[in-house]
Amino acid sequence: MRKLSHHSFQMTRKRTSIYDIAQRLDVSVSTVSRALSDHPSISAALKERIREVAREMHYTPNSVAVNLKTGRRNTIGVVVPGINRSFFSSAIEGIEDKAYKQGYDVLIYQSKDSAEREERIVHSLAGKVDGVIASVAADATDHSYYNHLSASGVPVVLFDRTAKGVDAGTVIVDDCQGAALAVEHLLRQGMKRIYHFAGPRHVNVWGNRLEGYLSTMREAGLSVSDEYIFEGINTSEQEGRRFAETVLTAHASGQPLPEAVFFAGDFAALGAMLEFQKAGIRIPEDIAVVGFANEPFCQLLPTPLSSVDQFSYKMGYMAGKMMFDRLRGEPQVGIVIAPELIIRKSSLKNTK
Amino acid sequence: MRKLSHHSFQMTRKRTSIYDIAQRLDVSVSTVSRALSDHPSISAALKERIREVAREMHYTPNSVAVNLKTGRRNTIGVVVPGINRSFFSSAIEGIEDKAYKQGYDVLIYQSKDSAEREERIVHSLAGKVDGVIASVAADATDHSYYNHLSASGVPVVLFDRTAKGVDAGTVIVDDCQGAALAVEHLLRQGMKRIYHFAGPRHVNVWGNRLEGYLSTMREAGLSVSDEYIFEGINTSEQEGRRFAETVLTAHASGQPLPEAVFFAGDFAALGAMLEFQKAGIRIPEDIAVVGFANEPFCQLLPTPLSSVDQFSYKMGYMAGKMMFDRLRGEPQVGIVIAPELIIRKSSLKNTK
DNA sequence: GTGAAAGCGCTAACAG
DNA sequence: CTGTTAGCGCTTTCAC
Repeated sequence: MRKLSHHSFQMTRKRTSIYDIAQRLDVSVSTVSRALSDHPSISAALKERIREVAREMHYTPNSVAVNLKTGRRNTIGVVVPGINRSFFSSAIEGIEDKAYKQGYDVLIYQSKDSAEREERIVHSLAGKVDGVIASVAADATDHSYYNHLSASGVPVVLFDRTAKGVDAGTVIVDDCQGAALAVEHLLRQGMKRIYHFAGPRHVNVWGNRLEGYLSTMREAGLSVSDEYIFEGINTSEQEGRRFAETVLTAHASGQPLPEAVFFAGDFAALGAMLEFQKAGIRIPEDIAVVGFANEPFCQLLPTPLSSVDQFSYKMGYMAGKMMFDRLRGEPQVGIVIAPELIIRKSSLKNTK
Repeated sequence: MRKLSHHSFQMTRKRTSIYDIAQRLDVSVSTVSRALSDHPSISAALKERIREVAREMHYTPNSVAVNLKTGRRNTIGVVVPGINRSFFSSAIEGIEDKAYKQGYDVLIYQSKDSAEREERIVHSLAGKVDGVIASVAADATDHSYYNHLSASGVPVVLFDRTAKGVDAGTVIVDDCQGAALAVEHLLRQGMKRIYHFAGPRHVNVWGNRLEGYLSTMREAGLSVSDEYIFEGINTSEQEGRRFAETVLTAHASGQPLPEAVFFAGDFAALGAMLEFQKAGIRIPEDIAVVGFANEPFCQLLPTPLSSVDQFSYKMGYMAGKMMFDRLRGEPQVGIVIAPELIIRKSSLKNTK
């Protein structure tokens, strides 16, 4: 019934090609091709005529054929753990903005933080993109499959989460300095018992934040005992809650509470704050808190969360820029963006 | 300097093709092609041998050639106003999940709410995707350029923001019912003077929410005077603030405050709440507030914001599903998802 | 200025 | 079971 009425749409007539146009105007395909790409050797009149007919026949170039012929894909692939995280979606926005300006398309993939899935994706990408921009999956240390790409001439740019032993350009924020900014800010207020919620340290970003935390504490002449550091399996809200529980349990058996906690991620900070507050602990009066990433929600919380801004959009945009540099054969090696500490109520102990 | 040391990488050796493999093993290309695609007519031993050599030579299929040959692109295009908005990034996540399962790639574009840019994108998409999933730009009413696609056999699925006169499947939430849920909830608490912050009514989602608001008020026997309705140019935080200012100004000149406001978007609700609170107005005691979309931040606010959940991930996933149905020639016409009102403190007037 | 023809890498008849 | 071959739609020498 319905099917019949839709018949005309089902019956996909073949798309018009330059052959159809050539035939209609009784010229050769090369002439059409040249006219359409504004080649100088075609008379203005003919060009106009051809363009007109092309429009009339609803011609759209078959870019796949163009790609096959020219070897260029005009496409870059983007691989991130997940699209639906403010940090990544904002970086992707930057990448797409840059790519659009250059007339490139953007293919998107989610690794879901699984190296296995990431490898499959990367492998499949080899044939269809000119370059790949990625932030690696957190569940593994070996990401050498990215080298298949660079080895076969597909440039790779890694942003934020990079990987050792991969031939790629990198765009990162100075995580170590970001951590230092956060810890110094806490130290400046006279706090000494500063804990750190870390992510898996084999991932550069979390390893470096830990590093920055440790060296800043060391420089301040403070010793960091084991219980100061908690390594979450990730930096989710849930892990933040688990951290808070650990701290509360220790406190119940006599250990003093931290004066402050520097979290390697905002979501972990959020989870912990909620858990602490549930236990009657006040932020920042009892425990000051600083997060990392400056997610949009930070400023909306009942106790606005201090955080280290990573300039995610800029990172994406720069990664795109670096990609096009590489495509042009000008390999920029690495860009490091300076982080910025945004101070809010959660870390200001001596203010009412 | 550096350039020289990178020389070996620059000098992209040609990728290996099935010809190379065929030559090496002294068989024909078709045999290789068949072996690689697991055709039944090749002996298991040969298949194994061919696969081995393929791996050894780092062969990756040139999908562009496959595409050109088969006419399938195995790619769907996605056009949204902006990636970096929780609603859209979450929907895209759903689309990508579905596409990945089907072995399809996803191309992403941002219209930035500009119909002009959207048209350019849609036009360029014709040659490179099997189907297009989109949420249309808000700045125009005519989106007929999408018909170029469906007319040339590229199915279109519109989600959330649809367009009249476009031959496409649609996945939407019942906005009218969502509005009704919100308003009924307010009415049930005895409020009568309920305002509505609307988006541009020419866009289906905002038009329908307005519709739902009006009919629910009407059914309750309440009249809606002009000042009850405010039509923002969009539903941003900034427009929300502008709304609040308008209300406050009117109040200063003697008009009573609304008892409640139903916002067609969470960001607008947020902006207004902040502005109201700045003016010393309490939420929900003085004015109850309900938003729309149930953005993640709603539950994190100092006064958690009641909102109508749109199930963005599910919308994306369903849109993907509908796309593959259409690609299979089974045109689902439309899916309507039932919204759900999430009640939080911002709309509970009679609770302390 | 314009046309003929050779592929880009792969698939799928059509022959053996 | 395996090989030969004709394109998919386009760009681009090389001729005229």
